[in-house]
Amino acid sequence: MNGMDRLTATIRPTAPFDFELTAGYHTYFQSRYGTDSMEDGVYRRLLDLGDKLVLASVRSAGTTAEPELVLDLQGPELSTEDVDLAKERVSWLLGVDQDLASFYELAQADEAMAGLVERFYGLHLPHTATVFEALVLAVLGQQISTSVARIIRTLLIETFGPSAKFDGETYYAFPRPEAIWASSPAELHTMKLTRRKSEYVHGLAGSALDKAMGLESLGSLTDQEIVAKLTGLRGVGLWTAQWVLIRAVGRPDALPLGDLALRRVVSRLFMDGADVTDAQVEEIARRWSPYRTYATVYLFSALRTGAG
DNA sequence: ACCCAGGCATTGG
DNA sequence: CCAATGCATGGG
Repeated sequence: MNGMDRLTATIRPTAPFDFELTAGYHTYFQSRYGTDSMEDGVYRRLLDLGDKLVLASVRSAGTTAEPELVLDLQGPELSTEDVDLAKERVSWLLGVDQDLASFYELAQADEAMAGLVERFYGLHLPHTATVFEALVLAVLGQQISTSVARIIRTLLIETFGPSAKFDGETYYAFPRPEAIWASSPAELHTMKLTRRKSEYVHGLAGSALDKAMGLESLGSLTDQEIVAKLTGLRGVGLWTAQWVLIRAVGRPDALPLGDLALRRVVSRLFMDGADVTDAQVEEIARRWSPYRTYATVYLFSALRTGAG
């Protein structure tokens, strides 16, 4: 325990903010989702600050209307810069700065969406730590059931992810591209990925390491430019690119067309259970623009809690 | 034993 | 240019 620090900081989200819902959505309303956990009202994630690994434990000290989060940090020799960086990272992970007011106003025009807003009031959109993370998670999830994806994801994280031990428990951060690039498609294939996905994931690690690609600095680009750049990568189609816009870039008006689960929930809530095409989903989603991201988050939330 | 799952690139018409 | 096909693997 040499030089191990333990510090506390406060985060004030933009109201309304429901901590349980937002962290729960992040972990698919399970106690663990890859690198993230939500147990007994505490959200935990190991932060990879580059030169050190810091365990962030977050709990609510406020209400949905007057939200306040207590961030507990554990790590080696934490400077004030480390604390500021950790606060910034956790704020991004939980999407605390989002203002939902305009989306909520828009949702009132739509009975089903208004119902979801009421039910999931204060749910913010959580983000991944990096674009690379969102890309890899999306590719892993392509075409297979969430339960299979979950097993593969855990395997990948526990094989390649940096880890640290706190209070006798081992925590993992998401694998750095370096670690996956140093592996090989052949090795990845032994980890239950298809041969093709093994190549995709390995290639994505290479792209993430390519500074000229600028994968982690998409902020100045338009949605269209980002989609064009991402779909240029092998293994990344429109669905994955939209997924990244939502999960990693935090763009408010993305729509993951092609998503089977999205089709299912739209069918159930808007088409009386009749089969819907992507074109119909796009047509229905028009009413939620420019907040289609939030609309899909609330739809998926219904699905993940069994309400869809 | 079957069939499907929060897609994608590749191939063949 | 559009339709069909293979992919790994756990659950239903």
